[in-house]
Amino acid sequence: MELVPAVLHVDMDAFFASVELLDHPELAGKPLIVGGTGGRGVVASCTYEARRFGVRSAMPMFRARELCPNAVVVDGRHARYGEVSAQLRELFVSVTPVVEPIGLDEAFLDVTGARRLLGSPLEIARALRERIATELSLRCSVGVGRSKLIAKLASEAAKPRVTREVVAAGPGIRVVLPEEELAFLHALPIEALWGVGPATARRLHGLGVQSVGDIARVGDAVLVRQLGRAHGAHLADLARGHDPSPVVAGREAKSIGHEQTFARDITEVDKLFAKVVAMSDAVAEALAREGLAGRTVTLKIRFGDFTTLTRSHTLDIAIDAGAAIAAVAEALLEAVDLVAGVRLLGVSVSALGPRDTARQLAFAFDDAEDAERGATLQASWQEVARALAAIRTRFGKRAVGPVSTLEVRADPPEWWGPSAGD
DNA sequence: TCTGGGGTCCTCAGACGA
DNA sequence: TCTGTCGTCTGAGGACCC
Repeated sequence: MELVPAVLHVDMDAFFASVELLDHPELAGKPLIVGGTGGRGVVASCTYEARRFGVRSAMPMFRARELCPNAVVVDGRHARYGEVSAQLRELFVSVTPVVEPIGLDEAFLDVTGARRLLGSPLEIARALRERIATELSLRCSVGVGRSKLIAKLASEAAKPRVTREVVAAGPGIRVVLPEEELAFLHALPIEALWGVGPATARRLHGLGVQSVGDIARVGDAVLVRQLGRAHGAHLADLARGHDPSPVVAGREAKSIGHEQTFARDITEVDKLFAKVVAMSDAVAEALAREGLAGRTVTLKIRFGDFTTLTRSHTLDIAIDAGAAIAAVAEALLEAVDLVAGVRLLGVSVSALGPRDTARQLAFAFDDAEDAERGATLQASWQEVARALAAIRTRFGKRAVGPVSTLEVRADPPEWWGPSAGD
């Protein structure tokens, strides 16, 4: 008999806010909002009591306060959520080794091979939910299906429902059997599909497409024409319930970066260069933690009017030292007209590989006094100098200024990431 | 008081070498 | 030697996700 795959999607309910309630039980029952409390912060997560007032993830904080003036608002504590997330993952791995985390608060589990030992997917989901409640005092919703697509949509259907009047507990677990898949899928709005955001939804609505069933009916050719080859074909597949993507344990990062929105737009060029240096250091630290180095440095700039541009440069060799990253990022910044005022600045490194490939350059910057490494140092600086020359050739001849204004350290981000689906 | 931070993936255009 | 074609790489931007 063919073994039908069994995928669980576990999605924590209001994860960040629930962790705050764990640590501050006196806030239970009150509307609680977690997010950036600065002038330009947004909501990362909120309790269902706050949702009754219309507060949602990713909403500007000032708007959330308008909607729910009595809410308790706290800054996010990413490190703490990371700790709890690690406990969650330990629990997941005790069920199956095939766990694919999505952010801190959700994960796919392939339990196809665990059924003989642990029972049906529904029984596994029940046991898992019970353990999360008793061992971590947290609630979650679990979707069960034969693909990641179906499991993800099923967990959404299992979540609590919030209206102005009442918070209705959801079923907690929703199983979608293979024979129910198409009816379940086709009744959903197009926005429920992974890959349909505001821009795609606008286009599809323009074609009169409202539901996933409409997508299935409209035909591949129309979708490809409207959305491009890859995206159109992918959506057509999803609408037919076809999602072959496997649950992948241990995905590797493709890029590592830092970005920061400033409390006010910055027009002083010196300050921006200092920020770039500080962010490059922060990226270097993150690379070091992961044992990685990268060849491509990307600078991201968002101006006061919210227009955003990126500039990148790819080196011949991988780098991981803060000074090397900063040198490239500064050269990219040199080439941008900054008079409009900068709202956000970001530095990231991609084309990643093991850190060993970058040791020479790291020595060059970190250990310059070591005479034995002199030749290496020379070659490494020559490499960076070549990169800077290439950037100047493309973007302009203004020299990269000395890094003499380093009084600005990388401010820690106010918080990371909304728990958007919670 | 408009709109965070950390990512992934895709498309498209231009450069470049075979 | 010149020209056209094709594949690949790079850079930029857009859309999307949590």
